[in-house]
Amino acid sequence: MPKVGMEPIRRQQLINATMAAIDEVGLAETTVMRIARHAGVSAGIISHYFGGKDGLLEATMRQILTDLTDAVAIRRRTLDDDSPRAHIGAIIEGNFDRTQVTGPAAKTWLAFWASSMHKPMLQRLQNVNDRRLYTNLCHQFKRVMPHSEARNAARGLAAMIDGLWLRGALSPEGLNAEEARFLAHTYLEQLLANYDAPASAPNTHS
Amino acid sequence: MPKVGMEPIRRQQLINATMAAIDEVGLAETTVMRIARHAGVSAGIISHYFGGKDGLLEATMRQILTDLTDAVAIRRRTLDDDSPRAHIGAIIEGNFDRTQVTGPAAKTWLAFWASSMHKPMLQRLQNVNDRRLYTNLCHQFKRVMPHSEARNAARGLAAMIDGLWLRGALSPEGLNAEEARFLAHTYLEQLLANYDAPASAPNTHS
Amino acid sequence: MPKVGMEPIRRQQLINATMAAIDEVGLAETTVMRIARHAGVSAGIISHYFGGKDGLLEATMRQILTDLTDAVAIRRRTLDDDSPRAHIGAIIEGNFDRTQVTGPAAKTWLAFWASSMHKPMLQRLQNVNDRRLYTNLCHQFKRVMPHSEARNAARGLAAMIDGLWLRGALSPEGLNAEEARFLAHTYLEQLLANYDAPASAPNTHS
Amino acid sequence: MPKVGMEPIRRQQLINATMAAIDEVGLAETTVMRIARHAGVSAGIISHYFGGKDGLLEATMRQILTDLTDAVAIRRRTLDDDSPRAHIGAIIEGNFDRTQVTGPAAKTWLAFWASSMHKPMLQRLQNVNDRRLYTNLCHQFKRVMPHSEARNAARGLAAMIDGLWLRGALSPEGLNAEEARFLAHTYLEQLLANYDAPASAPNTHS
DNA sequence: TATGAATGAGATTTCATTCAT
DNA sequence: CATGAATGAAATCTCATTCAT
Repeated sequence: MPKVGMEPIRRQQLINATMAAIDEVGLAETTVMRIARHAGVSAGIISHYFGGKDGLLEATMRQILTDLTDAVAIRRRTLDDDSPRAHIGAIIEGNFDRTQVTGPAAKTWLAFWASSMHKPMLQRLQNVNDRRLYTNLCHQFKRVMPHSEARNAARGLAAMIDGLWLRGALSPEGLNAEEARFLAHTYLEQLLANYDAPASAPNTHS
Repeated sequence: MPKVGMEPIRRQQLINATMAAIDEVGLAETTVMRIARHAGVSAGIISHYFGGKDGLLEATMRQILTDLTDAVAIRRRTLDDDSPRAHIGAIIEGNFDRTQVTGPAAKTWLAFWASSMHKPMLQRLQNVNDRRLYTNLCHQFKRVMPHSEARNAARGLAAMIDGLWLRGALSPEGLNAEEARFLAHTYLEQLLANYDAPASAPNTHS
Repeated sequence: MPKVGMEPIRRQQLINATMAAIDEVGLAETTVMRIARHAGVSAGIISHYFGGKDGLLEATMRQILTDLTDAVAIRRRTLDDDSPRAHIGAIIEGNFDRTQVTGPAAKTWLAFWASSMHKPMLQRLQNVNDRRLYTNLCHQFKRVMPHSEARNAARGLAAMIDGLWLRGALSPEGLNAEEARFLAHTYLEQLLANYDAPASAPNTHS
Repeated sequence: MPKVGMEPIRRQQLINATMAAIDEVGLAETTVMRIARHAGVSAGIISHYFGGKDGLLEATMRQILTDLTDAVAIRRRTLDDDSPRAHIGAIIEGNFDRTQVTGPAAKTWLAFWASSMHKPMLQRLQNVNDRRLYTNLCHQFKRVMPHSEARNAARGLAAMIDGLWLRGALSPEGLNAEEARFLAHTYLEQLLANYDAPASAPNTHS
């Protein structure tokens, strides 16, 4: 039972407990005591490490966004080829990564989405992320089609990804990641169809 | 000041006040007192007419869903032709109807989406609606394509509609309905392209 | 048990309860629950009527200061003669008025004195009052002696009054008002001795 | 960094830090952590050296009273003459000594005054001190006037000293020691005037 | 029908203290 | 000797709901 250097351990523990609590009962019913119980610590320590409940929620959202960014980045760094199709495919794969799709992360994310409409700090995090998805997609589409069409393609694919994700989070059975990826990739092929020789078949990850 | 027959008036007044409050500060900060203030009545009356806060929230969500159903139904009843394209187009139009797209309704809806994950009553309402969108789309797609492909088309278009809607609700500038409709109709044309002579141009309803 | 128009009644009730609580256990140990118990109401109502604990404390201090001002004013309004001695005598009497000298008011006042050093709102109230005492005394002394001496006389008498009051509040037996008045009046006579025919005897007002 | 013999150093360090903290934010907001931060040590150590917060507060008050006693004693030991006027003058001087008049000590003292009303331990310290001031003054006055008048003189001068001190501590500009001493000495001359050849002029010290 | 007075449960936060290292 | 991790009690405030008028 080490008594020093606990800070990073406790912070991670509490962030995980926050996701677990939101997954369990929803953001509205997530109290510091419930989070603390999940983490096996006392409630007071949350203020100690995060300055208060809001600090912990913000840290949790930040973690989720970081995980997403990493999931995308890692796939894009290990691509076989540098084609737009490959990059966009990696973005799709990253967005349906296991980390994101797991119950706790998914519900936490949707909860934050709703909450961010009225909390400036969360809204900022949210917007940075939204914008990055759009910008990345747009950049790749512009390599193969006129700019105005690339913008629409990016908007459409971003909407498709978020829509699949949202419907999955809401459906009682949870998100079917396999199916979601298939639909997203199919849509991507349709978007690229007019400008580029299609890949042999929709590539669902590999 | 008649003392009888106030019920329907008060109920509507309070439902509108609820949306206004959620639009203003979000579901989490929406207290019965704030709703009452918006409606210009006292807080106690909410329990009188709706049995409590939850009853009012449920009634409010029901209202939003009813509005959506009506917006779609009205368009489908007045179609020029009975083609799948026309029906699906009407569904798209209905989903981006002004009632849905207006600030209060949009934010209220997203708030309920998140909330419904952990409130069985809201979840039921939510699911009925989701399923109807999917079923309706599926039915129309099946008229022009194999069943398995129709299912995917329906899933894809439903995701697209919800995704556009979600991203619009979250973006600081609000939903650009014109653009959203254009993207949805464009996607619809792509889905139908292989099975059917395309319409002359994406129809944004105007 | 009337259910309307309770506000002024409850406010007074709670202010009195606050003084009682401070008298009983001191400001530091005065919790809203203790105050509420003294008033025979629930704790939540304090926030309802005063916006919170601080609001109630401020209102209580305001009440004490108002009582003091009134006690002085009433005596000055009913003076037999308009001499400086009479006016200053009335100020002394007012400051050792029963309202001020009673246990609860006295301890509450001292508590606020200490507290006011670090609470701007209380400090403002405190200063207004201090300054009024000094200004009033100074004005009267100036009628019979050179201005520079009048200022010193006013400072001295103000200090004497507060000092007697303070030592009385702190002494285990409480303030002996009779003795305090006698000492203050005696000091007043000494201050006036060089400028004015002394009154026949120190007037303790009986 | 010697590990032994730290006790007296740490104790003094913490007592000074306590006064600094009280001066800064008032007794009510003085937490052990703030004191520890002022002293540059960890909070836990306070319990180690003083048994807890109360022990530290008591030690701090004791220190202040000791400082006052010493300030008076030192002056009385170095008097030119043994007259009552000289002794009482020394008492006045001691009471407006720099140690007492400095911001931290002054505010700390007033805070303890208020606090002592409800803390028996502080009250005892407080009373011992009050009584000593009165007894010393009384003893000297009795050398030149009838006992009953000496008692009143002692009460009056004690009140004057405390009153000047109190008003100084509360005034936004702090205590003007020069002026306070002048007023106290002037009052002393008035008290002695009838029994004793006055000193050539009010003596404000040195 | 409608109000506003009032309650009591619950949530967050602060804080002194203890304890293992 | 000293730290900082951790707890648990207590305090304030908010809020949905009830009830007498």
